[in-house]
Amino acid sequence: MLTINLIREKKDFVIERLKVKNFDAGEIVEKIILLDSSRRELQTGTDSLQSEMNQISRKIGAMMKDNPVSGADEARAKTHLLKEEIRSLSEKLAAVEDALREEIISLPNLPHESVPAGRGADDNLIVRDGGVMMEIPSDALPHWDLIRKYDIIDFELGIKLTGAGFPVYKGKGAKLERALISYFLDQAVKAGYTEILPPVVVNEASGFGTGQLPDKEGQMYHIGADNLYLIPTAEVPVTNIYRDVILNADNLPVKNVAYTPCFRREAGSWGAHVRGLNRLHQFDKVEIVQITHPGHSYEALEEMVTHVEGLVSSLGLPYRIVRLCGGDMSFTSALTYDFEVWSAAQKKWLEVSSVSNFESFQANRLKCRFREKGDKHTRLAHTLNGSALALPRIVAALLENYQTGSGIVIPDVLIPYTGFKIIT
RNA sequence: GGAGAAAUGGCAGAGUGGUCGAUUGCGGCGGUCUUGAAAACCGUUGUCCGGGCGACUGGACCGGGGGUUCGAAUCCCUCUUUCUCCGCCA
Repeated sequence: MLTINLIREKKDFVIERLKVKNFDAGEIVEKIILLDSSRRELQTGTDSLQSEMNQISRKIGAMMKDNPVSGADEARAKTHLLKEEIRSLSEKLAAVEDALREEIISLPNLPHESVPAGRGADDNLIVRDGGVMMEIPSDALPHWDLIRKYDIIDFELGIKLTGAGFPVYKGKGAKLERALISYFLDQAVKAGYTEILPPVVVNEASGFGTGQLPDKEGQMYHIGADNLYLIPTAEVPVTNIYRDVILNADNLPVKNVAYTPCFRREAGSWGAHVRGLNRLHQFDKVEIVQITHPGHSYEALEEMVTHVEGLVSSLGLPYRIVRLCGGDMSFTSALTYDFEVWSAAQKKWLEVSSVSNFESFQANRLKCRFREKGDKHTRLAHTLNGSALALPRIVAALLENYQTGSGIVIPDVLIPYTGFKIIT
């Protein structure tokens, strides 16, 4: 969430920037300004009443000590009215605080100045591309046919066990999946990330910290009996490690990487365009997360983009990097780069990574702060994350792009992990 | 799952109704001493929200929430977590 200071001091700027996300903040911001000043007024009021009350209590205490049968009763009588006033005023204060908070959390993050305006995917900006479009046979198959032909992923079995969107990986398919996970993790560790293996079920506070709750409640699977959520991404547990944490500036940046399965309900988003591995309810993903000094978060973002680019390019997949326009960005992000790989048989670009800087938006919800050495005050850190990478669409692209008459060829970098060079 | 005990500042650990935001030790930071370091000694050391240009000042926080009381770290209720014993178990 945005900080109240920013809204208070630069409200026109806030409103202006949010237009890039096609969000009309005018009314909400005005409401926030009013609630905020009323909040402060109420606080000053309750504080001074409370102060008065504390003084009387202390006086009674002193009287009791000096002379237990003194006129303490008289002083005590005075407190009743005061107590009522405090009660009613602090009830008002609490109500205003709740209302204020509700308004503030409804505001999305401000987009970075480099974010292009726009409504949707068509307005995204292609930053650069790489890799070579490879020649594939004229009778090339889409991946959903390939997985059946080589019997490496079984959707029907998944439907039997769970339901649509929960595929079963088998044989060389399972091994390829595991190879990709290991490869991605190893590359991240080489780049200085610490490997984390977090819980895949989180509580409400964690869901709120990274911004999934309350707005995107429907995206996550909810375990009602225990009020817990299956994670839609490792971002949630890994970033929440730093909830309510004050870091030492010397320890920044924090760089973590985690593999987890990810669970998404994807309610209402099914259709012909999401066949096969294109969209699933459960999928594997390796995620990189950084917590940085506010002055260095955009350097970190570039570093993460470079890391992801290295992965995609080492797999020999044609790719392009896209800077999302305001309308296509997430609620929490200030700047997002998407990575797309070319799916040769489907003849379309598939999103395989999304790398974002959230600046202090998540950190403010998380209360993730840091302190400069010798500095008395804490400041909000910046948080970033990116997929490195999401597996299913990578697998889809690998299968389609590397299909040959004799089988599916495994890219060189993966062979040490798969132990085989071709899927036949 | 059953029975019992506990939850205090970065850590350890006092505090059972009245200047307790909290004794003390360790750790951290600053200083004295030293060529440097260690030791010793001295000082300092939580977070959040207000008010004030500022010196400074008011309020809240002792696992979370609620209650009793003029006054709660201390008493009561409730939730959560941890530990011990029993049961179950990959």
